[in-house]
Amino acid sequence: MQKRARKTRKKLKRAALDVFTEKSVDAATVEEITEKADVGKGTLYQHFEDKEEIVVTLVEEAVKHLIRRIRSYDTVPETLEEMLEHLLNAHYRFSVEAREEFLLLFQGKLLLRLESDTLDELEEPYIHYLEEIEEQVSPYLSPRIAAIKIRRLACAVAGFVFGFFSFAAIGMRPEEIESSIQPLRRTFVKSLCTFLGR
Amino acid sequence: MQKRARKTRKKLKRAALDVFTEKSVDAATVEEITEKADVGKGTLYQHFEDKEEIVVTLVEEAVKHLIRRIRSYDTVPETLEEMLEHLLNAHYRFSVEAREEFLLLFQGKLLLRLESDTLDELEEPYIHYLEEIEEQVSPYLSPRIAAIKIRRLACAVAGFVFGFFSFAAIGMRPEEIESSIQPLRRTFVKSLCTFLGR
DNA sequence: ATTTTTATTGACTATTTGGTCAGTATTGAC
DNA sequence: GTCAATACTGACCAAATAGTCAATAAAAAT
Repeated sequence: MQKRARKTRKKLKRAALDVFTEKSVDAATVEEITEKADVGKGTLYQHFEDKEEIVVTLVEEAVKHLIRRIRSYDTVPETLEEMLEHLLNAHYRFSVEAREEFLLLFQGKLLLRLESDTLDELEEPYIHYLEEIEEQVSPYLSPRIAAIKIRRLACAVAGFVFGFFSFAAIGMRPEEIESSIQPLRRTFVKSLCTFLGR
Repeated sequence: MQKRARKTRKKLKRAALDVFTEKSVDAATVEEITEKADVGKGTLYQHFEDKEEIVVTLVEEAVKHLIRRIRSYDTVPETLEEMLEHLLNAHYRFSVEAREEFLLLFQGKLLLRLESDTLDELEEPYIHYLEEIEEQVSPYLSPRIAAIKIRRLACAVAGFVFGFFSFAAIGMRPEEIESSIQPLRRTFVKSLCTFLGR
């Protein structure tokens, strides 16, 4: 009985994610979503307060998924270099295996809005993401490193990953990327370490 | 007499650029623009066919400005490395000195849309940008390098620049960036060369 | 089988927003 | 100062879109 409802909610989220990434969150309409989900328009409003809520829900879930990947290692990183490589790998796999969620998170100006001091609902999940990176990396750094510098590192990591992978995704097939990306990632990691002052 | 009109047009473009980058192109409304420009709503339609035209105009101009920077060197690059560093520098300065135009060009999914085969008006200027990078870089490469590989290089360059600089811009002041970015850029350039197979 | 509860629907309304145009203001020429 | 040309205006209209709700269908409980 709730099963049907859960299935419908899932269909709605899937459709919304598709529409949001195909066009953009701002350009997407409710009817596009419900049509793609193959349900009536009113159904969306039974599952979500308004259009904003479905966006927030999807963004929160995507961040949760990305964080889960960041937290699970094949082998525990022992050095900062290894940690950073793990971070980049986690992001890369996320961008390949959960392409739509990746695009949802990093498309548009979500990140840029951090500049403003007022953080509304939509931006909060992204703060979690930044903090997660901070938390993961800080143990590997010598003590007394400025908090703001860690934050900047997080920005650089996320920025590089977003930029490179999203553009790479335009022209490259996942298989092709895997090999060519290796030297890029290595050197990027090295320069990040330099940036951190060691 | 035309002076007033020119001034108004300028005010409109300036206001539109601000609104487009503050929110997003999709989310921006005509009235927000005209209000910010401190003119009547109808005035916008005297200067531009419709909302789309002011977007295209701004994007075209931004690409023109970026290309001008790409084309002007302090010293002519002699090696591929130097050329790539110049490219990155040009983008960096553009992102600092023409922040709004930079954001307009690279915000949202403009770049991702390249995946689709149909290129509408909006995407055309961006193609110019990609071709410009291709044109600048190809002389430094040994002949017979696959055209698609150059294209992918362009994507990687633009992606890295976008990602890194946009995130860096969140937390760093322009002055601070200048020094810390140096090693990152160097190593990125090196790995790009590796990527190109030499 | 009947009743109750839950879920879905899509025609409907309300609101927002793109775009128009008759009227007004400004400018420059004489 | 008067007139013509140009630029601007904002109330207005039309289209698109968000959001509602009484009617309907499906599922669960009896």
